[in-house]
Amino acid sequence: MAQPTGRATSDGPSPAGATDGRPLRKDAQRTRALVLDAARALFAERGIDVSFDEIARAAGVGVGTVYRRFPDREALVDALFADKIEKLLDLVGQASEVADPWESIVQFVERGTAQMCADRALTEVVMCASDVHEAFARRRDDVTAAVESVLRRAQDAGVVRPGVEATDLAFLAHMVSLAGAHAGKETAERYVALVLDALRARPDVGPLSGRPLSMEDFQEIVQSS
Amino acid sequence: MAQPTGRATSDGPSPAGATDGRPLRKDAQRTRALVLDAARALFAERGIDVSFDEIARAAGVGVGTVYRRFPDREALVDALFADKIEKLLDLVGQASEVADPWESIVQFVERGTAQMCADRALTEVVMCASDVHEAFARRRDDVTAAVESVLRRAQDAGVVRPGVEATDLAFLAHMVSLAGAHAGKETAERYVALVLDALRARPDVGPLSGRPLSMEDFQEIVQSS
Amino acid sequence: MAQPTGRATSDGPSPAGATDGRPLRKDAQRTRALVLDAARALFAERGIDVSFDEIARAAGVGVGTVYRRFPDREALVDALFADKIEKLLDLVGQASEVADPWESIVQFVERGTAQMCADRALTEVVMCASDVHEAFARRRDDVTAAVESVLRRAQDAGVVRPGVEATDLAFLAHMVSLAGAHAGKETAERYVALVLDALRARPDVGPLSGRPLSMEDFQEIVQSS
Amino acid sequence: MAQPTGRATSDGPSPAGATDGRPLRKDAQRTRALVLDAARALFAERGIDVSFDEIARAAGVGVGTVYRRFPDREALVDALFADKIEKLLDLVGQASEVADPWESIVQFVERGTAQMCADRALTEVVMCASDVHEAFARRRDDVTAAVESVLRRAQDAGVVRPGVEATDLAFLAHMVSLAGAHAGKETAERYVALVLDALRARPDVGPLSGRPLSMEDFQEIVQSS
DNA sequence: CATGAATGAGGTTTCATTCAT
DNA sequence: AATGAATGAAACCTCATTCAT
Repeated sequence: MAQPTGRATSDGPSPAGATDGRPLRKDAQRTRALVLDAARALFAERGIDVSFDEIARAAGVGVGTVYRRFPDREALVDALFADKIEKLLDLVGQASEVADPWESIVQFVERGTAQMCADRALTEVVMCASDVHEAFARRRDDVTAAVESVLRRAQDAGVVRPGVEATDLAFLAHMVSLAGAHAGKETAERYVALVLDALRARPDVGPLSGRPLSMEDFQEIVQSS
Repeated sequence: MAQPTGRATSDGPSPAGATDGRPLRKDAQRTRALVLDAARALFAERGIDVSFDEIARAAGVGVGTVYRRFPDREALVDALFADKIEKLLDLVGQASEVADPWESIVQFVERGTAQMCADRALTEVVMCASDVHEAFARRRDDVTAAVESVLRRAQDAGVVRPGVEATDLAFLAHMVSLAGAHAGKETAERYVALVLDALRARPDVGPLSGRPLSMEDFQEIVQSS
Repeated sequence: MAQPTGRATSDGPSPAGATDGRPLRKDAQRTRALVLDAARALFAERGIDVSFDEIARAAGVGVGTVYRRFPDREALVDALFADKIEKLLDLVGQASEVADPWESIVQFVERGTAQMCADRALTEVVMCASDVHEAFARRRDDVTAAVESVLRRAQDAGVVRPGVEATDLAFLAHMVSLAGAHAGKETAERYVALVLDALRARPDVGPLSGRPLSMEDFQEIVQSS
Repeated sequence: MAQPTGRATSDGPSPAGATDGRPLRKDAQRTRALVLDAARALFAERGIDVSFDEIARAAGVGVGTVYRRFPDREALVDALFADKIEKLLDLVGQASEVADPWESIVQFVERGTAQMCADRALTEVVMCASDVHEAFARRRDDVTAAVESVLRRAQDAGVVRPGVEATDLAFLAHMVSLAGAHAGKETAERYVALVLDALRARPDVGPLSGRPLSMEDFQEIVQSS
């Protein structure tokens, strides 16, 4: 990851979290970072239903300030998402640079789930951003595109079971993360192995049939956790 | 299932929902059914966090009435659960009577997920009843036992990938249900196929490794949806 | 006491608790007694704010039944009062039969407070009956009259501090009971002694001055506990 | 007393009711005063069991506001209590400065009861503050200490009946206040006279016997009104 | 801008009371 | 007569949200 953890916060795509063109004032940026960090910590610890008051308290600012930056919970989640999606992008980027097409899938699933397991809120947050900010939407589309390209490469190489789509990959990774977030790394690994086996092309199984998940359905599922 | 959906309510094990020996009065039974139906519908539609007020409104009764029958959310969920677990038991029972060991797994996964997909709350509810009522706990253990026996039989016959445990089956079924509940039957079928493939013994894959889910972890996962 | 404790209940003035002329049916009498006993016990144990539902449960009858007999809390308290006032009457009667006028005051205060200390609810209940039932009111007036006669006799004999009135006696007794109910018999005795000293005529103190309590004020005080 | 009743509110020890260092904002101070005044009035009129909703309504603010300032009833009572205990302290202080030991008792009883009679809630509140705030507890202990010293001085001078303890004084004053609160000043004076007579040492009466009230019992009694 | 005070709707729960069975 | 089911008002409390300071 390019972004060192420990910095106040990572301001991914739009460097200072501004909605319009101008970047935020320095102190405002700081405040924004404080709120994001507090929210991230609380979400990770207690799930997504933390009151704004509490976030404000944890961040050491007034509620009003939180509202000024994030008009509603969704906006806050979106902002957090900005973070996460950068990480994922990084990850997919790295995965796609792996020479071996199958290995590249393996890396994506392994690292993606590892990351999601580590932060319980991440599992709740990734892929859930509403499309309010085009910047975010674009980023998400980048991820999707990257996943799709990784997948296509693998399929062209004939190492992935035919019919597998990007949403399949995403959904299976999500489910593994769910298990891993509750039961720990070793269990995640159990299901990573299972999932990879299931995705791998085999001479004796035909293409995956049935209606694949739409991206929207997938987002719904993730949102409902 | 014997119980046609659409009837006012299904009175599974204790026909009139009475806690003590006596059955409820006729009118009380009707009210109870109204509440259960309303709760079922709302839970199915919006998850388990519906307010009692709203349930009462939907059922066309006063809040107090809901509280009279179901002192807390758990009691209500349990009551709904009574229904569901009977259905599941039925199902597992039928599955275990199938002669072919693999077919018996197939049936369990197919029918179990089909049922869960039909009702979004079912996915939230099955396996989550607190152990307050031993009756329920016993039933749940019955289901677990049945699943385990189906699984063991299949494993003895060598048709299931070695190392697979009951919680794996349960978790994968849950996962499929989640997808199916959001995206519909055909998507569920897609993942049923995938899951069955993943569970089936193959000459070229070794035993499933890594730490399996404990029953408790599984219940936690289901509870968090 | 004429009424042996342990009997279902004592039906003082109007032998069967009937509002109109006719006595209650046998079973109705039994029910009434059950309710009264339950109420008495619960009031004694937890104060006067017990729900009717709970009284009904303790009595082993339906709430409706309680309401049939006692339209509201006051009626119930009144009925209990019937009991108590009989006991008090007994007591004052016995006290007034004592030959020595001062001794007769002593007995009244000692026994009256002893009785009130024993039952925490009694302290809450005695003297609080609304005047709905003339029968009760009459009985209460009987007690008052008896107290007054005991007092007058003592005053005529010059053994009581001049100016002392019946409400003074009542109020001081109530006060002692309050202490005794919380701190036990021995503390009650401490204040009985103090009060008797304060009431006794002495050569060196003049008549009690200031406005005496009206009976109504006294009842208010007792009601507010 | 320095604090004229009738002012918006009296800010006893901590001038602006702030919990931490900083004083409350101006508008918040005003609101707090409104709530306190409303609470004081309602408590005085109807006892301590007034609903927060009603207090809010009377104060002309939202319920949430009341809760913001006073998280629970105790906090509210404590805040009122802060006021009262200061007044009492004042009073005891003044009483203890009186040269004549007996006169000093007289003053304490007379003024203490006078104050309590004026406000029905005061009778419920004084001495009942939980020990959550050491500040209050300390103040209460100050009062107790002062009473004890006044009493000891009187006893050393031989003007008080031997065996009388601080709790006796407190309890008797409380009872007088109860009477006075209901029946008015003149009746209070009647009982003040009686009580003082009872407490005064006399050649012809021995020491007060029996178990004295413990401070805890006394507090219980006061709490139960 | 930042603050945190104020608001009130909405959730939970209990109970007095009525009324169909 | 007895029952207990049903009701809804009312208390309690929390929070999302707005707005004066």
